[in-house]
Amino acid sequence: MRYYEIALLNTPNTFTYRSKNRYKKGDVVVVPLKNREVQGVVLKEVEKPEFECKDIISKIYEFDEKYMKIIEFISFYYFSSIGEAAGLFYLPPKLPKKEAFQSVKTQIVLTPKQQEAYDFLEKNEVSILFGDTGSGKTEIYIKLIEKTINENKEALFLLPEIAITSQMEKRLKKHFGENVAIWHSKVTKKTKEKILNELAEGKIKVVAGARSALFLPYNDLGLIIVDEEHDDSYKSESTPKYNAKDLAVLFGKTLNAKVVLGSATPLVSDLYKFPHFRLKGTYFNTTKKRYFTEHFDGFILSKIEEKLKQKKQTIIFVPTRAHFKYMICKNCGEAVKCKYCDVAMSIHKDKLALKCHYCNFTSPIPNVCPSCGSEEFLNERKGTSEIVEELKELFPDAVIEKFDRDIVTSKSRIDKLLKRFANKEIDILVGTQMLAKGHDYPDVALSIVLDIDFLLNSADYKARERAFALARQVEGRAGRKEDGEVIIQTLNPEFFDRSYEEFYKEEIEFRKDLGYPPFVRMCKVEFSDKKLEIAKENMMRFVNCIGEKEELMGYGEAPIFKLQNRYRFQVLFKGKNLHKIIYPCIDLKVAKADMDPVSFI
DNA sequence: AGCACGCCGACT
DNA sequence: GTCGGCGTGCTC
Repeated sequence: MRYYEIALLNTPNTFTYRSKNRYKKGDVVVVPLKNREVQGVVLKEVEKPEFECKDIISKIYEFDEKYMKIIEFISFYYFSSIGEAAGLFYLPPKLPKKEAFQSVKTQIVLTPKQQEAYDFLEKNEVSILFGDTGSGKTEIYIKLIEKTINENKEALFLLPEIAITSQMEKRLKKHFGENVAIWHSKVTKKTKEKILNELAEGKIKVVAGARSALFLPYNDLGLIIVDEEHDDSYKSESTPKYNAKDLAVLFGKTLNAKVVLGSATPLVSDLYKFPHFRLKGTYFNTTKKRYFTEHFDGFILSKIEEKLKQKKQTIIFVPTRAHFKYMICKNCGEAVKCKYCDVAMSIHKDKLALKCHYCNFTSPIPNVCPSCGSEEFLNERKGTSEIVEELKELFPDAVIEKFDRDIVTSKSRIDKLLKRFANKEIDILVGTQMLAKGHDYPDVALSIVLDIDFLLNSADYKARERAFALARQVEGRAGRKEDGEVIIQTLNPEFFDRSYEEFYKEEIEFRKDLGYPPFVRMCKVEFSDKKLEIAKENMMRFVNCIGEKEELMGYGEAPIFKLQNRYRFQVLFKGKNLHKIIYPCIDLKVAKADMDPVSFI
């Protein structure tokens, strides 16, 4: 009888099972666990243990050496178990019966500049397509996909979840027909099974999908495109907290696939690390005028009025959803906070409620301050709903709609709203970050960015690049096909009124001086418990083990101290070899590590 | 996933 | 006291 250490998929622990058969590392087997059957990856053969072992039921798949290398990297780099890393991958169905190879031919003819970009991306293993909104990146992607298919390889087109909209699907299907599959979290189980089958059969050659599409069982992946590569939603916020954009580079290297990162505003760190091709201006050679203003004032309103008169459309970006971010007592200055989270609750007038944007706890709007009993409140910072209401009063004849997480709850609702906008049934669209993302937004005459200083001033080393990129992305929505105008509400016009290259030059110096990525890595280690003392003790044990190291930036209460009824403490690191420092001290039962964090709350 | 265990509030 | 709700931890 042989004994094997097996990492159960999606669990932190390994278990020992026995069998008469010989298995090797990477074999995926079915094993009994309590009264059900689960899957696990064989790690190695071990000595007969003290305890009783159950028998391995069957072998269903094997990860080859390349994939095991990737799984081990994910496990090591993101401080997760092999089972959690392997659990990310989708397994193929059993009967792979390959269809005959068919070549494709698209009708696309690249412009000389696009061809130059194509040639550049062709000759580099990993590179960035740094192209302005509307500069014609998609045609280049399609040509790269065409070439990949004709080499009888598969192409993966990654997009942020929110950007997976019908338009990109339509464009890809127009060129590659039934060879295209769309993959994201909202695709039904049945459709997912169908895609897995067709992928195994060799019928599907192009997958356009969200970050999880990276883990599909490709036969021979030849190309990975990461569009909107700057987008934070490539980072998973559940264990393992991987970044699909960074992993795409690893997959490319390990599986011998070309990697293209595309964006109008590439991350400073990526622009530093990888070669890029600059695709400037818009395809239609339009011009864009940029204005700055300190307040949401008459200038903005007169511009909106002007566009309404010309029957042209406006989009307004607001960093806050709901009505106002906070309800603050005029007397004692306390914000009304969520009872489960240390977070001020947001006002939702339509539901006559306060809502916590972190745990969704809802409570009625109080008449008196819960802290001091005073009856007078101040409302802090305007949100999407408040702006919509104010504009409706000012422009009663205009059609004004809201576009944020409260409205956009499903893909069909996004599609419907954007279709109406495209048909010019909506004059003004007011929205949050979502407005800046994706491809499906039609051309508008005026883009307005409100209150961006709120983003710029948030306490996080990425705040500057996020604010700059967001302003540029919202700007990009105007003037793609016709000349457009942009208004940015800020007290820092000089920060925004420059090219991305100028911003990059300053930012990279800033990061170098202060020692931030890409010159170092960062890691956040979190300790949380419903009992404050336990969370704190766990953190202190860890901090004491680390000792005095220059990589240890600080530790203490998390910026949101209480979340979903749990107290949170965190330890922050930056440095060149964080794994070497953290691994000897971390107890993964009580600590959650977040490598290359995008959120510091 | 499902089941046992234990902590804490409501009450025969 | 005890009953039971539910959050937490364990399953080789």
